[in-house]
Amino acid sequence: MPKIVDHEQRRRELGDAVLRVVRRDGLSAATVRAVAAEAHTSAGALRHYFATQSELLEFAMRRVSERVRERIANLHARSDHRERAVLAELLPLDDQRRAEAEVWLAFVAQSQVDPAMRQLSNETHAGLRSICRWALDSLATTGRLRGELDGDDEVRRLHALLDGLVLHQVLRPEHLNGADSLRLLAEHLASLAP
Amino acid sequence: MPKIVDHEQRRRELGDAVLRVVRRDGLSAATVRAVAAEAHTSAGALRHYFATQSELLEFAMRRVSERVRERIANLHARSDHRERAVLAELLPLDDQRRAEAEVWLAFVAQSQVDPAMRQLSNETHAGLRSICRWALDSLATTGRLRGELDGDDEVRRLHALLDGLVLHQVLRPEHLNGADSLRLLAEHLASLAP
Amino acid sequence: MPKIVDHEQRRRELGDAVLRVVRRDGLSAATVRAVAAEAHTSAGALRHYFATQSELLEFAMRRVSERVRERIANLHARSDHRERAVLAELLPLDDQRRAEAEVWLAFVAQSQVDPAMRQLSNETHAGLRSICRWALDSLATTGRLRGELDGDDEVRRLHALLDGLVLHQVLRPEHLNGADSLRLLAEHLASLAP
Amino acid sequence: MPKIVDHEQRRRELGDAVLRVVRRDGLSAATVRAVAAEAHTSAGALRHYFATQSELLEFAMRRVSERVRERIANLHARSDHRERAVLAELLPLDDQRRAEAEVWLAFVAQSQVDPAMRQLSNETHAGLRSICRWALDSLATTGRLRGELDGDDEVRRLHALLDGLVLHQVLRPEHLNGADSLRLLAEHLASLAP
DNA sequence: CATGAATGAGTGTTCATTCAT
DNA sequence: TATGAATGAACACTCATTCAT
Repeated sequence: MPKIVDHEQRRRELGDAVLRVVRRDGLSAATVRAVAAEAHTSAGALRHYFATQSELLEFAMRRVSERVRERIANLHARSDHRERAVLAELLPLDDQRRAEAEVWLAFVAQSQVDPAMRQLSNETHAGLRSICRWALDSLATTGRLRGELDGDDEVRRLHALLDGLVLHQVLRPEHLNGADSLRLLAEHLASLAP
Repeated sequence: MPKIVDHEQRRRELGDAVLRVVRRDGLSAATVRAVAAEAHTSAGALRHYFATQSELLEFAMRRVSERVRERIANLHARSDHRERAVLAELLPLDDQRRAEAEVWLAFVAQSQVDPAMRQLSNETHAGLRSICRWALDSLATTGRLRGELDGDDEVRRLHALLDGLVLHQVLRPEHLNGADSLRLLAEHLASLAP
Repeated sequence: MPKIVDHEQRRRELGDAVLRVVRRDGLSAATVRAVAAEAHTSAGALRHYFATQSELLEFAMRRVSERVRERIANLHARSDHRERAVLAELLPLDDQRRAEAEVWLAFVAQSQVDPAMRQLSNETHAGLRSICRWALDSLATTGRLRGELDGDDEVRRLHALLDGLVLHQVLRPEHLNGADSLRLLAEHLASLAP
Repeated sequence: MPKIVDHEQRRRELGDAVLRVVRRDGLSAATVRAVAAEAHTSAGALRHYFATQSELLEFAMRRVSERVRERIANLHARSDHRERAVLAELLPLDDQRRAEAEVWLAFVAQSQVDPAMRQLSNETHAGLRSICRWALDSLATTGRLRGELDGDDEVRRLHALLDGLVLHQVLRPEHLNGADSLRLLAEHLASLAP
C-alpha cells in the first residue's frame, strides 16, 4: 500500500516543518500557515494530513519525544556497559540533538498548560529517568558505585543534572558547550565511584 | 485633580495579573484582553499603564526576575556562611516561589525567540550562577570543599543541578517535591566535602 | 482545482467598491470593513486580494490615475488636431468622470501627507501637463497660437485653468456645470489665437 | 471680562495647533490627542474649549476661512485700484499663506463629505469669487478690460485660474513657485486688456 | 479649570477552519 | 488529493468620549 506510506511520509515531512518553525520562531509562531509555507505547501493541503492545528503540533512533539526515546532505546540495546557514553548520547552534542533540545524546551513549557502535550512530556521525562536509573544500576552492578549512596536519590540527582545541562546548553551555549557538558557528566560519574 | 491612583502600584497589580494568566494558561494566553479581565479592568484601561503588550509582558517578567534577584541579593547580605540554606532559598519550596518557577519556565522558553526577554533571562541566569559561585567559594574558604575539585566546573555542575531540580519540581511535582530537592542539594554539597 | 474566480477581475471590483465609498463618505471612511461591506464580502476575504489596506487604496487610486491617463493616451492616438475636443475630454462632463474627479480630489489631498499616493498624484499631474503642452504645441504648429505668447507659461496657465475648472465643478457643480467649463475652455483657447 | 478673552485666546491657540497637525500629517491625523499634544495640553483639557472633535475641526477650518476672508476684506478696503496686487494677495506667496493653502486643500476635500465643513468651504469659495468679480469690474470701470468679454465667464475663468494656481503651488511647488504664479496672473490680466 | 482613569467601539490585521471546486 | 475562496473570531492597538477627582 504505497499510498499509506506516502501519507505517513508526508505527515513526517510536515512534522519536521513544524520543528523548524518552532526552533526558529517559537511555538506560538507555528501557525498552520507558517508551517504550510515552511513545507512549501498550502494551509488547505495540510488539512488532508492533520484535521486541526493541535493534532499537527501534537504529532510534531510526538516526533521529538519518540526520537529521543528511540535513541534511548537504541542505547539500551547496543550498550556494552559503557554508561558514560550512553548518557552522553542524551546531551545536545550535534546539530540534530541541539535542535531537538530547543524544541523540547518550547514543548515542555507548553505542556504545563496543554494536557495533550503533558502526557508526551511525561513520557519523555520517564524515559530519561529510566535511562539514568539503568546507568546507575549498571555502575553498581560492576562495582563502580559507592555502596553508601542512595539509589533513588542518585537517579534524581543525575536526571536533574542532565536536564540542567541540556537546559543551560540551550539557553547559553556560549557559557556551556558540548565539551563542558561531557566533562561535567564524566566528573559527576567519577564522583560516584568508590 | 484626577482620580487618585497609585500608578506604580497599579502597574504591579497588572503585572501580577499577567503572572496569574501565564501560570494558568501559558504565555501565549497572556493577551491584553485576558490580562485585563484577570485584573478586572478593560483593555483600554491597561493602556494607561503599559503602552504596548511587550511592555506589559516585559514588566511582568522583570518582576519575576527582580524578585528572584532580590532574594539572591538578600541572601548574600544576611548570609552567615550557611551555604546550604542560601542555595535552598533558590528552590521552589513555597507557593510563591513555585509560581515564580512556573512563570520562569514559560519566559525562558519564550526568551529563545524574543530578544527583549532574552536579556532578562540572561540576567537571571547570571545571578543564579554568581550565587552558586559564591557558595562554592565560601565552602572552599572554610575548608569544606575538596581541594582537587575544579572550581569553575563545580559552579557549572551546581548551577545545572539547581536548575534541573527547579525544572523537575515544576514539571513533575509528584515525582520530585521540595523535601526531595532540599535533600538532594544537601547530599550534593556533602559530596563535595573533603 | 479551487473555486474559479478571476483574480484580477475581483481586484477591480474591490477597487471600484473603494471608489464608491471614497466618493460617498470620504477617504478616511474607506476602511477595510466598509469596503468589504460595499463589495458585499467580508474583511477577511478582502485579504486574499489585497494584503494590506494601503495596497487596496493604492490600487484604487491607481485605477483612477490610469483611467485618466488611458483617456489621455487614447486622445493622443485618435486625435486629428481638434485640440479643444481633446482637452474637453479631461473635464468631468459625464457621471464617470465626475466620480473620478471627486475621488481625485480626495486622493490628491491625501497625497500631501502620504508618500505612496504622492507618486501617483504626480504621475497624473504630469500626464495632464503633457496633454496641455501637446495641445498648445499643436495650435502653434497650425498657426492658431499668437507667436508672442510664452509656451511654458501658457502650458502652466492652461493646466491651472483646467484643474481649477475641474475643482470648481466638483466643489460647486451648481455654480459651474459642464457646459460652463466647456465654454470657458473654448473661450480660453480662442483668446490665444492670433 | 478677562476670562472670556483668555477662553477665546485659548481656543485660537488650539485651533492653530489643529492647523499645524493638519499641515504636517493630514486631516485624518488631527485626533483630539494629537492636537492636545501639539498644543502641549491634555485631551481632557481640550474638552473645556471644544465639546467634540467636530467642533474643534470646524473651528479650525473656520479660522482658515475667516483669515482668508479677512484678507480679502482688508484688500477691498485699502485697495486703490491696483487689481493685480489685490489678486496676488490670494496666492500662497509666503509661509503663512502657503500653510493656509495646504490646510485649505485638506478641508475642501473633507467638505465634500462633511456638511458642517461644506458651508465654510462654500463661503470661502464665494468670497474668492466676489473678489475676482470686483477685480474685473474695477478693470472694466477704468477701461482696462476689453468690452467684448463676457463678465460672468471672465469671473469664472479668473477664479478657476486662481484656484488652479493655488492648487498647483501646493501640490508641486517645485514645478510652480510663487514667482510663476504672480507672472501668470499678470499675463492673464494683461491678456484681458483692450 | 484641569486631568488622569476608564470605557467601548472601531481600526488593520492574523488566524484556524470550512467549503466549493 | 489539493487549493484558493471565504468566514468569523480574535489579536493589539487607537480613538472620542465620559467621569471622578
